[in-house]
Amino acid sequence: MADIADVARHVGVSIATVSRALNGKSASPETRQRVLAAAQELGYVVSSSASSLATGRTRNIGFMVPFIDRWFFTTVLKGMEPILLERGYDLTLYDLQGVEKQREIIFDNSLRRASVDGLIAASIELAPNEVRTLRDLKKPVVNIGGTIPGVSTVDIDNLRISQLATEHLISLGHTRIAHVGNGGALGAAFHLGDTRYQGWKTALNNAGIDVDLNLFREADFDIPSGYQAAKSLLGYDRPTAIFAASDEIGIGCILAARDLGFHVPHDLSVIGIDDHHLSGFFDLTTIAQFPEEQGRQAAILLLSNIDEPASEQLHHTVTPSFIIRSSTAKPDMSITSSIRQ
Amino acid sequence: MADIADVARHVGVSIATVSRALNGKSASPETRQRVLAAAQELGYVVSSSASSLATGRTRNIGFMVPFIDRWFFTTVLKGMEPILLERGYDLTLYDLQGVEKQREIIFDNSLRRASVDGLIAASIELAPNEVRTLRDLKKPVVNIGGTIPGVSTVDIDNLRISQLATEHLISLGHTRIAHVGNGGALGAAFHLGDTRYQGWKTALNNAGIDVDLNLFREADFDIPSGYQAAKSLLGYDRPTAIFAASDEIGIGCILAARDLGFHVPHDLSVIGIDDHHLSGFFDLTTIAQFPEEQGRQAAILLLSNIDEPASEQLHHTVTPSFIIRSSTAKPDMSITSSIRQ
DNA sequence: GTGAAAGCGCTAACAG
DNA sequence: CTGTTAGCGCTTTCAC
Repeated sequence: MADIADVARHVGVSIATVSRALNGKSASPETRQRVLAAAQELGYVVSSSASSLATGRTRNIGFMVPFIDRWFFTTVLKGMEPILLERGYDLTLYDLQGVEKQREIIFDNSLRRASVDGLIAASIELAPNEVRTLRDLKKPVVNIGGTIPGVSTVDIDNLRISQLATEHLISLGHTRIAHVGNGGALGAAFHLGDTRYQGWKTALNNAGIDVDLNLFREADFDIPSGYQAAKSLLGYDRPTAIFAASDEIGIGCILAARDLGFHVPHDLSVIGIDDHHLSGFFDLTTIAQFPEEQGRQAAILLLSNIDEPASEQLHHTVTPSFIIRSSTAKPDMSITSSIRQ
Repeated sequence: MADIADVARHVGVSIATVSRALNGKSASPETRQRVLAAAQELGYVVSSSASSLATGRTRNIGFMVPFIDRWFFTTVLKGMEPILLERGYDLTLYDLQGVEKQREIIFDNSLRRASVDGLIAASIELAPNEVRTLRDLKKPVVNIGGTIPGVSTVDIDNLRISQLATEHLISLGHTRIAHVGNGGALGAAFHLGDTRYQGWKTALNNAGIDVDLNLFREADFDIPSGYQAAKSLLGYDRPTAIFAASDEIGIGCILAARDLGFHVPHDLSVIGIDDHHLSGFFDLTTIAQFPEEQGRQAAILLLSNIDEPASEQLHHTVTPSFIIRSSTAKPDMSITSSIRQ
């Protein structure tokens, strides 16, 4: 591999000049041209370790997730990528896969050995000592999906969107509105499941509808779990609508309804949260939370924090939006009344 | 941050001794103890860039995929992780997202600037000049999913498993066997779609069944696409069985059959390839291709190639296995005969 | 605008 | 087993 000295020799200048020319520092236009040409010709590319050692910057950021094999996280990732790429940053992935022990290893090694310039953590509740470690190392962090003291954040207003989802059902005339969710590792992070559950209760209360806890079923944030929960929900005295804590749960509910011979939305309305890539296919009404945009914002925030260490933490809230499809409709009065009597 | 000199000072030895003790080179047991203790106490962790600059090793490997947001690739990734983690390697992700231009950027920059010690590419047909670049850089490469001249490979025998899948249907007594697949970017990589299509034809030929091209429908490797294809397939003179090129396509077929009022497997058998995480939920018979195992093998192969540059290319074939669920059964003779007449 | 020189923090001979 | 001494390839003062 050609190194910087080769380029310098080729052009007939010092290596310092080559370095400056390549990094856009002071250099005459003519010198810069010749350096660039020589670099191109010799196939020179800066050595990342040498450059990192000299500057303290790696041009590499870390992305930490509880599971990479979930729609939300890969979608966040997709949002981050273009902006990292454009700025010349690589991405190293810290996938915990639910193994908490790995977190410790990652903090004690990868992060500390200065292999990244900053960290984006999604759905991970960093411990105070972890936050401290990062601050001591002067590594900016941005967190996606929940609030951590002393850490910049990108998130959505989960309480609000859960209320909105429930209110949508109420406004259609539903009163027997079930909720499925609040389970699993994803539901536990930052009390996401709890918050959406609270949103459901609050919306019902605000509308003067009694909260019937028989209309709540716990489910992990995936299709099979939503399916099981809905199966158990749709027996006698069934609800006319379900607010699912996620689209995957919602899809599970739709499939369960079909299997039981119910027609969506005629016999049952279902609304989810996410705008998962399969939601259009299943015609699921939902509240989109734009994980790609969340990733984009997180990356922008992180990079600006790297360029100029922020004095204070920033908070960016992504605005969700309603996507009305055909899984929600007015309740079928004949059924409702037959149940009521 | 404490550096190696701090540790040396603390213990009262030279920095060379500290380096050796920490890297498991010659050092008296006692010295090693004291060094370890001091490092622990001072919170010392080696600087990756300094270490890389001195050794030429980054302890970082690259993983290149066409799309990270697909089951196959995240599952391969999951298989790689434990073995990388255990060996102290980080993973930097090169997600092409279908943008071919990014490949060039990645090769010209990330790879060349020596930020990884090796590369695992999945479903990516590396060009000859890319292979050459990598060889010149002495960066081992292992490829998953297809053969590239001069590159170690982990794959499965796609022709064989497609035949097996089709033969399963034949052995149940089906003769009107459709195939859905051979489309999209995933199908194009290494002619994957073509190969599975050929397997279908070959199996039919071997069984003396005429290949009816009206029973083939093109579909991308996803659920909606499989659904559309099956919808168009299941009209008049429909097949009694479908060999889907992937489980996602197969799931789409099952959903289409349901929507059309057909019962699986009574009216229609469906078999896929993958053992996708939703296949159990949909009771889809399939041939598992164990992407996790493919990832594991690829990581093992790559790391051993890094430790001792291999003289020759290696090839590891993962053995798939049948997973019989309830989406396949003997054809319903009454229907078959009514069609025949 | 450019060159000389001093590191960045670590590893790897080479002696002893 | 341990210390001394060169670098690894680049960036960045500091003079000129």
